[in-house]
Amino acid sequence: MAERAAGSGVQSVERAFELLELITAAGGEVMLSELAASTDLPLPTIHRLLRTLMAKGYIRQLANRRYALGPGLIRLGTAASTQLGALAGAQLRSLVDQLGETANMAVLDADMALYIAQAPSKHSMRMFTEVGRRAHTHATGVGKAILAQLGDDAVRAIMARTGMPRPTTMSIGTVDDLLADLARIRERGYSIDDGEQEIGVRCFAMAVPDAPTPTAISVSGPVSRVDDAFAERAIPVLRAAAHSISSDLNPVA
Amino acid sequence: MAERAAGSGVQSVERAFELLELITAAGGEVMLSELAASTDLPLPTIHRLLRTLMAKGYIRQLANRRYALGPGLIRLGTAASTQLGALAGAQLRSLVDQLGETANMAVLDADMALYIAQAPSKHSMRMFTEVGRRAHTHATGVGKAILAQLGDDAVRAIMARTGMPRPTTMSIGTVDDLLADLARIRERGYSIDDGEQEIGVRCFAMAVPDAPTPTAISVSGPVSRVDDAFAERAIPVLRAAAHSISSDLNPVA
DNA sequence: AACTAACTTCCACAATGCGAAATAACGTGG
DNA sequence: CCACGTTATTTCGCATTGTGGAAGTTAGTT
Repeated sequence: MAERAAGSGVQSVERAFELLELITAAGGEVMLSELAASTDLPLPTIHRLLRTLMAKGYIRQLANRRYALGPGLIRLGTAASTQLGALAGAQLRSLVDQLGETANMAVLDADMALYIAQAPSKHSMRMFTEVGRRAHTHATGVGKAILAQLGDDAVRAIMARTGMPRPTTMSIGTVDDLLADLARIRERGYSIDDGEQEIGVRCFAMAVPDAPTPTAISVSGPVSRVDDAFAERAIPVLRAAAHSISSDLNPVA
Repeated sequence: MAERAAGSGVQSVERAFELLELITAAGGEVMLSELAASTDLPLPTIHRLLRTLMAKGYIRQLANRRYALGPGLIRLGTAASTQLGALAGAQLRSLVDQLGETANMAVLDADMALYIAQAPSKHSMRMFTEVGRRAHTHATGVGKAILAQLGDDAVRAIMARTGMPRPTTMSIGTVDDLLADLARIRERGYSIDDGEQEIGVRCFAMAVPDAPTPTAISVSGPVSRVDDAFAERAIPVLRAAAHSISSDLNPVA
């Protein structure tokens, strides 16, 4: 095999995670020989790695001999999600302090926007999105900010897989309309959800630059408060928060 | 080192996951030397494994040189959660078909009950718990069924970490009351949430035997429908579903 | 029952991962 | 600002671990 550079990784660990990613990409369930075809690794090598993952519950073998992701990954995943949420918590609370409306952070996960952190506003009537909830990307501010970081082909593929349900009459319903909106978002530097997820609620969202996974933050509230004047105040503050989170995610200068 | 048995795992992969679990257990953030103390592995070995995990985003290094879980684990975790949810889906739908009330499945995750699957009933008024939502274990049927699988010391430790908020006046508020209820649950073989999470809602839940992580399923609805007669019908059906899911999770005879 | 496909185990071999030693970087107190 | 202790990172010789071809086993299909 190619000589491995000093300072590079541990091959077996890389291979193990490659298998986990392949199983995830395949919908969570595969045959060993499918993994062999995807990786060019020999069957005994794959088997040994899977056996290691099975022993600790990261992989399960189904009755039909196929391999599936195991529950051991759930706690790692939610711990990671909590960690990232905690990292952003201070920035989101600062957004709420400055703008007075609820702030959220979401990541792209399995083609959906996964909310991983929230700082609620003090208003009695406020947006409440549960951490852990997943929403369609095309119908949310954070979702569109996330999609705007991807290429059109990737966006088309995601829409093909998830469909484009319309929570409200304001929701975008076609891929072409979505791509046009994403172009505007890229030009403007932020996304707007104008009653697309919920009538009467407006949301401004922005991508977190250089996040290890597509990530966005947002502020949202009723249109009576989240108006154009609010937008003028919010955009610079949102941008600063996004960059601050980006710096926290990427501490190397 | 001890000679490794034939058919055992890949040491490097085991070590890598051990480190991930230790970081998770430590709250998601550690120093390299803390990992060394916990594992007795030499620093260069730990460093090489962490470097491998960092390269693919499963680990991040913070500005303070500590190591944290990375976003790469989130998609593995949610994919695993979805997989398990899909596995139970058929059984939960069968429960709904037979009993007419909403069925849920949850796993213990970071001291909370994480809902990973649901089959809603056809009633207009029905329980709706979002998949991905986490609830306190002491105040839900699935949570108490999960806790009943643990020892009293483990339960005390969890309650110490999470606290015991009382969503309703019916909620259990002390560890002693909880332990007493858990003893009854173990004896009876199922748990009951009688308005503890939400007034007017009753829930029957049962542990899934031999699940790789503490897991429980439940049926729930308004007390007007979920009465004692319902319980008599529900308990055997719930038990059968729990065992069926257990068999699906553990295909080896 | 026979055949085929897929999975699992064995084992000789050498490449990878190991870990002691050395070096580098960071934080703190004077 | 500097010295020092602590923590992290890199190097490299070595041998243990992981590799993968061959063979054996199991499950599904005809």
